[in-house]
Amino acid sequence: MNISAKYSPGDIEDKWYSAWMEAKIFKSIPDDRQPYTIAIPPPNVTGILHMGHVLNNTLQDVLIRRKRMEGYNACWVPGTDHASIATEAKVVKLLADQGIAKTDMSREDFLKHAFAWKEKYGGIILQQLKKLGASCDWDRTAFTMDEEYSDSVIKVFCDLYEKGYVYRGIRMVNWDPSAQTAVSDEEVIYRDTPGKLYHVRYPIQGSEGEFVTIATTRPETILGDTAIAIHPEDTRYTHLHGKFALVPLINRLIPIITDTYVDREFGTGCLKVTPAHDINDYEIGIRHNLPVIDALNPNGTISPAGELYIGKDRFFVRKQIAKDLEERGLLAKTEEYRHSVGYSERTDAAIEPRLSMQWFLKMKEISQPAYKAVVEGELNLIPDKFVNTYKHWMENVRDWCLSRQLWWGHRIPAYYIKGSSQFVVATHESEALEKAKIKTGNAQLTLNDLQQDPDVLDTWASSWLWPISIFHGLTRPGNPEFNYYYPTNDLVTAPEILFFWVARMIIAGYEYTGKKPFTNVYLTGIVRDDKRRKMSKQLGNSPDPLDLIEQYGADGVRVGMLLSSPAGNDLLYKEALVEQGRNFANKIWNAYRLVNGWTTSPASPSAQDGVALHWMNARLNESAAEIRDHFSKFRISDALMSVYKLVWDDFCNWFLEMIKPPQGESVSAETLSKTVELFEKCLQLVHPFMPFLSEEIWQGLKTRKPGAFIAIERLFTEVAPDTGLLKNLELIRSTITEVRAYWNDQRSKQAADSEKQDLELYIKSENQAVFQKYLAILKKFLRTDTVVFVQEKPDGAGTLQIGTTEIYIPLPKLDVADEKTKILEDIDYFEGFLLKVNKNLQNERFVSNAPAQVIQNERQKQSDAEAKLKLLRERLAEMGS
RNA sequence: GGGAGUUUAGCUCAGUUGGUUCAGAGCACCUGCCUUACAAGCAGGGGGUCACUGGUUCGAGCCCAGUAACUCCCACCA
Repeated sequence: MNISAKYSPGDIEDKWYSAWMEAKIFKSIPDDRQPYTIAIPPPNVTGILHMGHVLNNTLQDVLIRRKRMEGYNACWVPGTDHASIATEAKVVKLLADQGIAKTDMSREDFLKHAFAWKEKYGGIILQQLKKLGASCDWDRTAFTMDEEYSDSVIKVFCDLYEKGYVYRGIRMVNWDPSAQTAVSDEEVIYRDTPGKLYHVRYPIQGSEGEFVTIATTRPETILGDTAIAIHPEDTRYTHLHGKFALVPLINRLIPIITDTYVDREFGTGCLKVTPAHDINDYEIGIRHNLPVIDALNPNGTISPAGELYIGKDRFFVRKQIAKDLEERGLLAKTEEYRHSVGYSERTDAAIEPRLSMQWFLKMKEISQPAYKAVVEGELNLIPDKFVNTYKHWMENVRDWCLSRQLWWGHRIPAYYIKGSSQFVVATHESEALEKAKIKTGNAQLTLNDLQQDPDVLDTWASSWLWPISIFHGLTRPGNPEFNYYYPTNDLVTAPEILFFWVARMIIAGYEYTGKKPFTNVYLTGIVRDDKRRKMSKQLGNSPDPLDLIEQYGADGVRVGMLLSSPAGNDLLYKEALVEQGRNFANKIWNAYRLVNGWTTSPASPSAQDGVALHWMNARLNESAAEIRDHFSKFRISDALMSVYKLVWDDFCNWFLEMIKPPQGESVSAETLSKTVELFEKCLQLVHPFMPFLSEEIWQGLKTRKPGAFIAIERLFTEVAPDTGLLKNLELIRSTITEVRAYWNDQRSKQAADSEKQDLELYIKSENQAVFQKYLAILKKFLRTDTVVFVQEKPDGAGTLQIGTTEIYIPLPKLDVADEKTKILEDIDYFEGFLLKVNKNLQNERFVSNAPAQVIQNERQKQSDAEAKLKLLRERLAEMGS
């Protein structure tokens, strides 16, 4: 068979992915095996694959494939999130491009467009994940706005309301004037922003010509001022206690109050209080019973309550009011000032603290079990440094603003009774009507008397049910699938959404199932470029994963992403990593070419083959145990590196070289079949990382039964390796390496015209038996026929000392001085070493305190060093002076 | 402002309860090789006062204290 010298992944990947799908090997149905379940962090339905997804989903696929091969009933549930703000923004923009304004549409029409959009463009990302090799059970693909999923979201909202956790109230929220919705604290990004600090003079009532000066960055909020605050112990202003001031321009009379919140050091030490537009002012307002004047409209323009500049934008007014103040002599001065300003994560508009009626979830009580679970280790965060972060957040958890002023999402199931301030919360209209009748005592009420809340729920108020609702745990509690798959096992996600999503899933898990939603949370790092910048569209520093897959193969990309990404650490992406992954694929491919190309003979394996096969088998088992250990600790990069070294170094560079027949000769059929078995086992270890390549080679190594795939092969069970054999071969390998180094070094020192000499070895060693046993390997790797055991050094030979073994190598021109220098250096080193060891052993306290094993080791070191020194000194003496 | 974390080779990181010759790996780099599986390769090599200062200990990369630099999370002082 003619196999290409370069592995070309393109066709192979599509071929096997289709074959897997056709054979339905990713499909999971409950059976008597133990389940292993992962719920995908649902990407935004609007999303397209980026490097973060590649990292995240590769990790999940590695875990799920490994467990599948370990014999678990592996189930990876895919799906998408409706992502209310992001999607609505996209649809609004699309419509705007067509000249249609959202404000001109009915809710129903808008949603029609949105669903049409979702059908057309949504879920592209799921198709892209298939390119990566993701072995999801696609039949289970879920969406957070599926009918049944929506039912569970509404049901939970109603239930939380019944339990008294959900309440409606006027609160200061983060208002996005661009999207015209409240956003959660987590969706606000604070950035250091240059601004100005305006010092504004407020006339004091009843004292002509007297002013109190305050400093503010937001002069437009003057229109909403309802007090001036000073620190009660600030002696500079004692005379103002109990007086009143006038708001500049509009001359509203406001009290001068005292409050310890005021920082005497900042600005003038006087603070204007605008309860409607600043969270701290709002709190002061509550303490002092101040009125609230909301001077801004939802879109960020001045409201009628502001009296002046009505309908003008907040940023325009900021400049204008400064001018007008200055004209009236009320602006004492202006300074440049940098301060932190909140921006909307979605629209990047400056966030406006705004009082509005919103729905909230009380968090303190409901989050207790989730707090305990992580702190007590029932649920693990990996790496565990995130436990502290999590604890800190949970201890300071604030109520969750659940409502969003959007249309795309789950509409809040609250129904207001027209003409009254009453409302009911119910899962359906009909239920709402019944409740309303009871509540009002009016049996004549009809649906027309009810008005549903126009707002929708925060996206996270649906995705927090993800691990439960993908198995219909709320709509069909106790159903067999839910019972079988839930709790899920591992969650792989980014630390950025630890609070947004992970913490809330844990809370919902305990509240609604009494169980944790998953056992382990593996927190990945962020994919950055090699300058540590976050990958972003704006910077243009993010490659398109599909291009990379095209160029390097999905397996290459997967390996590249995992080569250097320990849990919780950022991954610094460089194309070289993916290249390395591709090279590894090519390496394995060529091992396949080699083995596949061998002709066989009926002869039984040579002794050398026997040794090689035994040794490789031992190495394989040793390495498999390491890999298992790495997996158990979620050290996925380390597991990959172990596989990498096992295959590349041990299997290719040592084992295959050991059994490779001389050119033109055949290999024993039995050796070949055992080699294929070893290769298959290596491929089993490779498969989770490189599913396509491993499948292709595995299928090519032998004729397989229809429906047989390495993807569903049972991973071999490792046995205890023959450690004696491993140790002996280690001696042989290091001897080969050292002789090669010595020979290369000496050869380069020989005069150019000196005649070429073949390598000959004369060995004097206590380990002669070991060398004897593996003589054939030694000869083969060193390409020499002459290996002789001696007691005396032959003339004209250089000496290579490895431990107490001396290897004499005849050289045409021996550099005695050089060898002597080397000996002297070694003597120096070992003398120093021995001195240290002896000092330890002579130390009373060391001998009495150190554990027996350590002392034993120290004595061993002592005698080893003494033996080596003795030998070195003898050699020095022989050389004369 | 509050909290957490990091600092080991040019880069990215391992280094498990302090104890072998413990200072490691991969990549990068240097040297020599187109040896018919693979130059996307083979063979070999050079790189580090384990951030700094002190302490505990028979013994410290590892434990403690302090210092410095960096990172992240939370809060959001007008």
